[in-house]
Amino acid sequence: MSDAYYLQLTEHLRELIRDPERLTDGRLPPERLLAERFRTTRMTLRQALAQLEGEGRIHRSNRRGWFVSPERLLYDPTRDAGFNDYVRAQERVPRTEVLAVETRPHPPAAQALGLPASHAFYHIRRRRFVDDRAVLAESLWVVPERAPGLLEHRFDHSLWGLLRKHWQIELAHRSIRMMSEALSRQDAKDLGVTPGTAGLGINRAIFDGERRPVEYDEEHWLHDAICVTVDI
Amino acid sequence: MSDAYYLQLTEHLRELIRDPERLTDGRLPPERLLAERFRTTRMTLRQALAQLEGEGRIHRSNRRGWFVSPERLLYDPTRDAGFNDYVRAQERVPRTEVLAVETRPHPPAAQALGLPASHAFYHIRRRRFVDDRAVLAESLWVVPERAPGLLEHRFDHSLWGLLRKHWQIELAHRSIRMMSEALSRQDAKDLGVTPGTAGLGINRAIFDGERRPVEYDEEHWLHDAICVTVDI
DNA sequence: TAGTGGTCTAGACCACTCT
DNA sequence: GAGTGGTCTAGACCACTAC
Repeated sequence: MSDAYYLQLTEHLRELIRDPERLTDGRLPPERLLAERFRTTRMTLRQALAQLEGEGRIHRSNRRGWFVSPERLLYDPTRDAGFNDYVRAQERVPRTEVLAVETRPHPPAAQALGLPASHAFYHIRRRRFVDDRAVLAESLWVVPERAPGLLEHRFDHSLWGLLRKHWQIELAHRSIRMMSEALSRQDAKDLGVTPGTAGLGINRAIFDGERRPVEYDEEHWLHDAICVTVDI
Repeated sequence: MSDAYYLQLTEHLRELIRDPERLTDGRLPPERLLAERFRTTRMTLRQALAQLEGEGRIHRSNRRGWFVSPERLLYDPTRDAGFNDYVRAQERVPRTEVLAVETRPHPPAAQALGLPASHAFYHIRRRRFVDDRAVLAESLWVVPERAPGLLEHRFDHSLWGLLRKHWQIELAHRSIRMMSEALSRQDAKDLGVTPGTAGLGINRAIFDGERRPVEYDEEHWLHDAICVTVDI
């Protein structure tokens, strides 16, 4: 193996992060220290870190340091289990923060739902945590005609639960899209990561039993935080 | 905006790649030339390129250069439409190369299908192209008992079509997983990209109407090549 | 204020592709 | 052989976090 040195470094680092005991709170030593230990420069060391980051083994929190990534959360976007439920079912601790609630038009949502671009929506933006790590920034746009008065509720639990309970809406048809992406400035900021961090975007357009548009949502996940599952 | 310079560069580059006329064959000018034009160093310029690569706007082919990425292919892994069919339906040109055909055990496939780790499979490895760009490296492991003699066929078309036609197998139950990843050395080599390039991994375990295991496959896509869709 | 990652410079040589 | 990206050096200063 006449490998690039940074690829050899990834092997050393892989060993380092294998034993959680050798790290405090899953935190890696500072870049400068690692670079010195492996007799290289920070730039080269950072290539190795970036490689492991791409593999989903480590991640960084803004300017705080590098951390070992926990196991991926399993997530099935075709089911309407609430976030809190499926996170707890995997013995992890969920938490939700509501960042904004407002009423206004949003052309992408309108297009996905087959409504005129000027149509107004209830817009809810949330940040969601697993074991105290912010892993998901999401925005939901609900058709106000389907759920009048929605904004008077609280949104730290399942939105679909609310719709079912108070407006007897059954979510019949779903059109889902998923793609890799780079997190936007705003999403990165909300999740406390560097802008441009790799993400996985999931969006859904949802209709009721009579094919009427109900809701459109966009989820932006840290790329190493989930494994999407679908069973047919 | 007191942005980092490399983020300003991405804006200039975005403009550059907006008009296909300004580029020959969708190819960007060499890094050294761009660095000079924007009065910066190659390292900084490469940060900007990496950012756009993460967004899926450009990609690189080994040591040949940077290219504007074409539109993403829409792909629904829950359907059993063949690759050739859905690529053509999107007015693109599909092509398949068979890289290897053999019989041997593969513990991950065995585990996914609920078989003993030593169970042997027909293994087929292929590389698939869209418009002459290699975008997918895939491996399939078929349970030999379900399709005896399979390896005497050709594999440049739909495997599922073969199974249906010659062995009357209906693919009833599918368990699908998707996650972002870094392409392995082998996958990167087969796709002609730098090892560690961002990818999207999709794997499926497939069972027949009587819940008997039929096939397991792993797909490794270039991350910017697809948008996964699911309709329920 | 100290410590961390984030950005940036100005080069160098290597490995591979294309012709 | 020329041209391209891939890797690497040895520094520097900036911006944000945590204390």
